[in-house]
Amino acid sequence: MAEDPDLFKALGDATRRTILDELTDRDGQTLFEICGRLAMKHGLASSRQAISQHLAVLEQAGLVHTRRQGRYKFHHIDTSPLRSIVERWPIDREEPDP
Amino acid sequence: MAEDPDLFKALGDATRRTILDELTDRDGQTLFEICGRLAMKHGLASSRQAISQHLAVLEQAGLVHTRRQGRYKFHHIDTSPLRSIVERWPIDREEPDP
DNA sequence: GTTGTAGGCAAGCGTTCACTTGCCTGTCAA
DNA sequence: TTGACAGGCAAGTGAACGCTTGCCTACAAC
Repeated sequence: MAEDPDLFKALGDATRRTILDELTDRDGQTLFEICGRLAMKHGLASSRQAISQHLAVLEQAGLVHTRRQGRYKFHHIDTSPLRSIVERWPIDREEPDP
Repeated sequence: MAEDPDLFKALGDATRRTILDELTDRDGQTLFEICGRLAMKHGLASSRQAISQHLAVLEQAGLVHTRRQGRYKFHHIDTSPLRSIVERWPIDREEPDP
């Protein structure tokens, strides 16, 4: 089996999924960048600490990798863990209308 | 956006993921069949009511469809909702070792 | 050094969630 | 009709989770 509970836990929260959307749109953002853009584009009023905790969960799931540079910490998305999902439950190709 | 929170909520629980594994292995099982086989193969000691509630969540997420026949209710897996995940965050092809 | 910025750590709070318990409905066989 | 079987409904409980609050560390500009 050897499944990864952290992966599904990370995907379980709507704010974390929005963060993945944000990093898909613009990869390598800092914490404050993400906070600002989430408030702008998605109307999310999440605090900095909340986003920070979300990023920690995403990093533990392997969906986000970080890169430190001075006092900045850049966050990069990595979608490869998602492959385990479609490998576990194969998706039927193009289902025709019933 | 139009994401489906129910899908990720359904995938968020380990027992529900095991149920999906079980239905992948043998599709169209009844509630009692699933209970029995989960106890046998996976050592899960979940009660009937617990499994029933899990199946309701999976059905609401569109991952499981049901078919009534007399006093039996057969459960069928449908992995097509999973497609929205890989469409939302495209997966890189075959990452080489760093 | 002092100030401002980027981020981290940890305790507390309220909600959500999985599971149990108990009882009820519907179907089939004897 | 009676009893066994397959499943459903709803309230209650304990744990996990998301978020806040408050304080602290590290780096950079003045």
